[in-house]
Amino acid sequence: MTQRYTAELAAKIEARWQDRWEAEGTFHAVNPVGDLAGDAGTDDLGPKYFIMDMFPYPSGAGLHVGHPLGYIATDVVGRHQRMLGKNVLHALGYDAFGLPAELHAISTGEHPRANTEANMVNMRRQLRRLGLGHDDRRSFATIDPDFVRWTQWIFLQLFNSWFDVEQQKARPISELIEQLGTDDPAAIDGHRLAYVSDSPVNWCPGLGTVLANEEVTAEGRSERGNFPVFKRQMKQWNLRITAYADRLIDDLDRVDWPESGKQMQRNWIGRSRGAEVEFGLPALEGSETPLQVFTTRPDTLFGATYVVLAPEHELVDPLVTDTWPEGIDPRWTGGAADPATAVAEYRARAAAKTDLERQENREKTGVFTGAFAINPVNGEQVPVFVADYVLVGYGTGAIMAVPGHDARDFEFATQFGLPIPRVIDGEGDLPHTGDGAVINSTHGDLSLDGLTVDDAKARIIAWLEQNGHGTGTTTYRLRDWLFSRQRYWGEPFPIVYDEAGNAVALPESMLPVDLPEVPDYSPRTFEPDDANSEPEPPLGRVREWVEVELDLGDGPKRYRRETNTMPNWAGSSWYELRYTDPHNDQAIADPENERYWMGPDENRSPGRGAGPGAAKDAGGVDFYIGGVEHMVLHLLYVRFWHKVLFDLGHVSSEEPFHRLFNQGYIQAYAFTDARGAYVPADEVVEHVADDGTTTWTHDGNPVQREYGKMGKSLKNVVTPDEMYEAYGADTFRVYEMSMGPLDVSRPWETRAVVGAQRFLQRVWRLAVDEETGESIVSDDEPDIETLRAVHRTIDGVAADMEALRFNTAIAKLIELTNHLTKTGAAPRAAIEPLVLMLAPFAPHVAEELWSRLGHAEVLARAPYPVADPQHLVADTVTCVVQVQGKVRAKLEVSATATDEELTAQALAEPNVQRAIDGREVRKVIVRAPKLVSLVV
RNA sequence: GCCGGGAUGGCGGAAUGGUAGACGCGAUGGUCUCAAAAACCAUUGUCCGCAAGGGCGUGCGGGUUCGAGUCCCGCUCCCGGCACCA
Repeated sequence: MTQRYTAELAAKIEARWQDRWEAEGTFHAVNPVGDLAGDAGTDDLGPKYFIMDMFPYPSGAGLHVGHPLGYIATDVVGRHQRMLGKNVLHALGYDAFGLPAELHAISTGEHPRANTEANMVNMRRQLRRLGLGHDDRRSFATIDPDFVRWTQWIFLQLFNSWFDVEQQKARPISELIEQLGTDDPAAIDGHRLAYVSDSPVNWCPGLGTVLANEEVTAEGRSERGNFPVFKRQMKQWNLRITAYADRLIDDLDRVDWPESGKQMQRNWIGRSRGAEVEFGLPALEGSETPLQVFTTRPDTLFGATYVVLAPEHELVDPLVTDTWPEGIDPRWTGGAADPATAVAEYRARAAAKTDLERQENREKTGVFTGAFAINPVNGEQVPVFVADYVLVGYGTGAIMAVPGHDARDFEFATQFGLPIPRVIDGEGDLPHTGDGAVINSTHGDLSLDGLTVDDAKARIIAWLEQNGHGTGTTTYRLRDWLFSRQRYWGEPFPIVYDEAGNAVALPESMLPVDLPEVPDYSPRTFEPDDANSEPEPPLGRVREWVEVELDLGDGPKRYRRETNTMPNWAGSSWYELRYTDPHNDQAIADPENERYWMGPDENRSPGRGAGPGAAKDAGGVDFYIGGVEHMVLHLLYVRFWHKVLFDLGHVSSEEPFHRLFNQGYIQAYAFTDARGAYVPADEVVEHVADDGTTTWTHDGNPVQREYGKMGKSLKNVVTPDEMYEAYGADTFRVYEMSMGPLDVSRPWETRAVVGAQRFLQRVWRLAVDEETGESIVSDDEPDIETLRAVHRTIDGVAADMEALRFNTAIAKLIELTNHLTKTGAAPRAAIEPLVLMLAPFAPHVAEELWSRLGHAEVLARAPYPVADPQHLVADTVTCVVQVQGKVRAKLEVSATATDEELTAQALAEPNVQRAIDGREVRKVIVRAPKLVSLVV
């Protein structure tokens, strides 16, 4: 049995085909122009298909079996599309800046580049062994100087442009300079898409750097490392992503993404439409700043009985009065002798609270300022409170409180004894936050009574605007992207500061700005909860790098370099473009190459959940697979950069990724002993009792099972290397693809992998003599039943491939294989389509069989089988007979049987007669030829 | 609280409103073998029955329908996102 399909033979076959693919450049994708262009013209390239994985961080820990799931899936899709005749672009680069390498450098002194590159070598080896059909000429790493150069170039585009609100697009800063007639940095710099601001930021002492909002969890900790994060006022670089909030939401209707993912982005951007309403402040008569409140419910303005300012609001100080009014409710004073003391004490207490404490303690607190504001709709005086349930960072930092129709205001009003009028009709107790007819809302010639909530909103906004009391506005939860980090291992900013301290962009000719060698990679280390520590970038210590003399056009001058670095989201925010033209040194990608691979395609289906804007295709990568955890971070950032590049005319596509798919995760069981310590999962023995209950032991001692991630510390890691060794890459691939639907997480089960191997062995045995290795395929015509089985399989598998139902596609291939095994015949007309359909999943063994079947060319571009319709119709089918909806008989009938014939045959069945039991048949429903349903 | 997704054998999972449980794992029995492993074959939702056959069965309670895992209404639980965001 020297030619049995064992792990050893699989390993030989796999190595052989990987070498041949590499030697022949089998997976090279042809570009329209440039160094990767072929001999033929663009028109001859044929239809393209651009598929991508979210690119990996080359971890030192190596891969576990969960990591390749997405890579196998994209490879299956890519190989399938290639067999459908597409010019397939599929490559894999590395997101190589990042914290682990830097931490490793800090602890070992080894340069992060050396460590990262070593990791990449190991990862490339592990992935090559999987047999992925990548165009390796297009691989790159974000740390490559050539890549860094273009990342910095894009930063310069951001720095050198501004957002024109009228046109809703980015424009070159030079046009703003012209428009404003000044190039004074004080007038200009605040408009740039990349700007420095001195504002509250997320300072994480445990990481020694500031973080973007997206990198901070709801619990107020760093997403990476779970360290505490503090709000600190600091000067940092920001990118004006908020300018794109509307387009980032609206264009979700133009991409084919999972609805859940779109919803996550919508939630994060948090657009709410409403109005800013001006409340008069008689105490500040003549002042230029009336009180602006933001509300999403201007329809309830008549129900506003007080207003609340955030403790940090700038009008708090001017508003606070000297004494409490006569007969004041003691609950309003906070126990203080006068408003100024009460407010000062309250603010001090609020400031001492962390965000987390604010969240945990939702008890409504606050104090009265002593001042009143005037409700513009009816001229009524309402008290002004300071309370920390109003946040300074959202809307205007001030609200009108409508306790009748807002749960938070209701709580506060109840606690402080404020009136709670009803202005929206409806069932049940207040607060009533739902829909209804407006009531009690008339004053002068303004009346909202009887209108629905939506109509009232429109009416009142029009009234506010006409009377100069407010405007309809939209606010967003999204904040600008904090873009600087106090780390070493990231892209340096292409920015220097002149003697006046103004930021000056370096010219493109000076890119890339390389990282200098440093004696020590660590930022200053801090206790994780030392909120008062100050960030100190490692680059700041390299004086000879920081202090430079440059000629930037007006003679040599002294400059000081920016010492922060970019976050590691920078490289992944544009890398999709680089795959299309990876070696271009004139542009991020040649426009012609970008347009070919990513440009709008009017023939493309708009996809699931397509909205009204979907009529116009937004372009983008045809298919992108990755984990949901990147939905808010990476996928928001990359869309933003792409839109900026589109506005500035550098790309033809408006969205980076047309179709997105979130693959599930492979999870694993872990086991803990009596002390709670993890024991090696592969040494645990399972016991099933007679009553079906399952227990587990390790070394004879009972252990507890838990379910979750695979990880070294959980002692449940299974590696691809182990699978290659025990089964080969093809078996591993087939197992991963057959475990379940791609978007669902599921537990790894090593003992089940053998099922995939048995399947491949059966296919092998069908085509090859296990003694000699010779083909045993016959050129005889297959029998009709086999022919039908083959074409039914082709038909079903084609549909499954299209819909990414790889698990059911493989099930159908197994069924066909089992059918052929049973008949004992191996006709070429059955085996060849089977091998071709198997190829995307198990490419090496498929190539090997294809070659042993006598084909000299690789099958990577062989045409995918197409079902012959004439073999899809059967002569006879099984007809089900139901009585009262229950199946009582099955008939083998002609596929062309008429309703009458079927009814007659059904009634002739003794079992059907028994079920009818002499009753009258009142109705007969026939769905010829598969169903007869009798109603008695 | 709001939004999105889910719940089917011992396990992973299949099922355009029309045969629930495809396919795989495991389990049981068998073939081969001195024996075992591998491989192959058969059985495998559950209960009653020698069998033929029948009852029950897709988280729970209703409904629509000749017929519901699938559609509708009302719940429970689990996973994910957002959350004092006005």
